[in-house]
Amino acid sequence: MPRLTSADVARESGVSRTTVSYVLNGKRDVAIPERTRQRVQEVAARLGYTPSAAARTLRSGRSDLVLCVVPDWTIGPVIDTLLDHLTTELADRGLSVLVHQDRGPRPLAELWRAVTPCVVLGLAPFAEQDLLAMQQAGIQVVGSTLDDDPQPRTFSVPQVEIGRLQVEHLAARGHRSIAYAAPSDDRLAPFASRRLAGATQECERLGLAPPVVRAVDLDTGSAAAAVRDWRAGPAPVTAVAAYNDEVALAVLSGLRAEELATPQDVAVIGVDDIPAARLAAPALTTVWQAVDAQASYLAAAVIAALDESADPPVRPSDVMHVVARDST
Amino acid sequence: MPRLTSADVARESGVSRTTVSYVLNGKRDVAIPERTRQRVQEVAARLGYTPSAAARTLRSGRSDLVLCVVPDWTIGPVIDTLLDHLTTELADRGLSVLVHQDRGPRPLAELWRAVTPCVVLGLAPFAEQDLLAMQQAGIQVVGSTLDDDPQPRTFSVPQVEIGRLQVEHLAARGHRSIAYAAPSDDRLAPFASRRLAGATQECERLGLAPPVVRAVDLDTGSAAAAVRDWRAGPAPVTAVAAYNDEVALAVLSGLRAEELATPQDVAVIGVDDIPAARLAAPALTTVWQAVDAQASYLAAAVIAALDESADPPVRPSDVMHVVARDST
DNA sequence: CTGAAAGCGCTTACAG
DNA sequence: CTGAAAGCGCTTACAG
Repeated sequence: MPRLTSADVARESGVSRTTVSYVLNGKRDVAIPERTRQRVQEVAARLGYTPSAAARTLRSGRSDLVLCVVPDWTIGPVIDTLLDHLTTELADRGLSVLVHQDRGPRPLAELWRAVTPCVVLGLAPFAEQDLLAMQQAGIQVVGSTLDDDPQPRTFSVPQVEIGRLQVEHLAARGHRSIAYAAPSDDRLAPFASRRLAGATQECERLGLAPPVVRAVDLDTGSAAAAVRDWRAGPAPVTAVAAYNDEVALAVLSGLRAEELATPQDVAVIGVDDIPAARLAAPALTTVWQAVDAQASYLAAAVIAALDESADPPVRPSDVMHVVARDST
Repeated sequence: MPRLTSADVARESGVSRTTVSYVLNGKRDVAIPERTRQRVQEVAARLGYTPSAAARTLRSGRSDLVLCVVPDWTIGPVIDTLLDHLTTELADRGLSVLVHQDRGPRPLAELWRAVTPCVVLGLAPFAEQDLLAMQQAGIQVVGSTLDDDPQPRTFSVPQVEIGRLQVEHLAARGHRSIAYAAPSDDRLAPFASRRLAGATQECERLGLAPPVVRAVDLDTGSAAAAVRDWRAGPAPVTAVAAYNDEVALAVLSGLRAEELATPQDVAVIGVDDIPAARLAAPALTTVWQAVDAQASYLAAAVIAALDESADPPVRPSDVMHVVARDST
C-alpha cells in the first residue's frame, strides 16, 4: 500500500502537482479558476490525501511541530491543564504539540535539531546557550520566566506574586506570625525561592517578621516536626503559607497529628486549587491560577511568533486570586 | 546560518556522504577501516552534526517519533508518571514521544498520516477503523485494553481487577453492605463500568448483595447526598469503594458533613495512591498501581514492535495491590 | 492560467 | 573499500 501523494491527486483531477499544491495550500494570489480549485479539493478529500509532513519539513526547513519543553519536576495538574488547552488550541491551527520532558542525558539541541520544530516553547527558562543556538538556527522561541518580566515573546507567571497574595490574605485575617512550608524537592527551588521572596516582601511591607521557613515532605511525620518547630519559641506561628496544595495538605495533616486546630490555632493556605483542596478537612484556602487564560496566551504567543500578521497576544490580567475556604 | 548536512561532515573528513552515512548509522556489515570510522565520528561530533529527521523520514517512510495517543479524559497522576517513564526509556533508543490528546475534531488519521510515526501507542482502545488504517499503512501499533486480554502487542490493565481488590479488602475487614462511588464524568465510563463490574463480581463470589452505585461529584454536597442515600434503608452501607482517590476524598468529606465516623461508621477505599491520599483525615486506603513497571512494559513493547530481534516484553506481574491505611 | 524542473538532506542499490 | 546517482514527497521560481 504505497503512500498517497500529491501526484495521485494531480493525476486524478487532471492538473499538475503545482496546481494541487497551490490549491491545497490556499495560495489565493495565484489565479486559479474556482472550478479547478473545487475539483482538486474534492478529489483530495475523496482520496483522503494528507501531505507528508516529512517532505514539507524537508522542503521548507520547518515542521508544523511545536516542541514544548516541560521542566524536570513533576507535572502537576496545572501543567496538565495547560498542555491540554495548548494542544487543542494549536491543533486548530494545524500545529501539533510535541511534549518533551527536559530530563535525562539527551541534550535539548539534539532534539530540536532533529525535529526542526517551527516553535520551541519553554515552560521553564532556557539555558542562555540553548536559547542562542535556537535563535541562530532561525527557530522561533517562546520562553518562560518566573519573574514579572513582560518581554515580548515570554510567558511570565510572577511567582513572587503568589507568595505575596498568600501573606496578604493571612495578614488580613489578623495573623502576625507567619511560617513558610517549602517543598523538599530541590528541583522546585526556582519556584519556591521566588514564592518565598514574595511572602517575605509582603511581611516586610506589613511590618511583620519574615516567615519562618521549614522544608516539608509529603508525609505527616515531616509536617508534624515542622509544626513543632513553628510552635516553639516566644512567638508561636499562627499561620502557614505552603508552597502548594500538596504541601499544605501535609501541613494540615501535621497539625492534626500535633492536635492543633485549623484555623483556630494555625491557619493554612496552599497554591493550585487541586481537587483535593476543597475536599480536605478543613477545606483548604488556596491561590487559584487562571490556567486556561494562560494557555490561551501561550497559544497566541506561539501563533504570533509564526505569523507576523497574527494578533499580538494580550497578556491575561488577573490570572491569580485567593480562594478563601475554611483553613484560614 | 545554513543547516549542517552530512555533506559538510563528508567534506571535512575527506570521504563521501555514503561513507558518512554508513559510519554514523553503525552499518557494521560494510567494511570500513576503523581509522576512517573514527575520523568521521570525530568530525561529526566536533561539528555538532545532527541528521535531519525530516530527510530521514522522507527517505525511509518512517520517523523516529512514537505517537502516544492519550484519551480524552483528564490526565491524572498515573498517566503523568507513565508518560514520564516512557519518554525517558524511549529516548534512550533515540525515539521521541509525541503526546497527542485524542480530543477535539482533528481526526487521528490526519495526525499519523502527516507525522508518519514509527509506532502509534494507544493508552485507550482504538476505533477498529483507525486500527485497520494504521496497519494497512504499515505503522506498528501498540494498543491498550481495559480488560484482561493478553494479546501480543497490547497493554492490558484489567480494570475489573481493581474493583475486585477493593471489595476483597473491604470484605476482609468484615463489611457486608458495600457501595460504589462512581465518577460523574461520562468520559470515564469505560473504566468505571469495568471497575464496578469487578466489585460486583467479588460481592457475588462472597455472597454479598451487589454494590449500591451512586455517582459522586468532586464536592462535599454531592458526596453527602450519596452518603444519605447509602445510609437510608434497612441495610445501611458500611463501606464504600470509590472510583479513584479523588472521588474517595469527596466521600470522606461527605461522611464528615453527615457526621459519620470513618472507618467506624463507614469505611472508604480509593484507587491511585495520589499524594493527598495519605495526607487525608483519616489517611486513605487505596489501590496502588506499579506504574513504572507498566511503563517499562510499554517501552519494551514499543521497542519490540520496531525490532524483531529485541527481547519480547515481559508482562509485569503483581502490578497492583491494596495499601491499607486508616480509612478502612 | 498551468506545468517542467530543481532542490531540501538523507540512504542505499549499484558500479567501480 | 568507496563514490556517483537516484529517489523519498513536497513547494516554488521560472518559463511558457
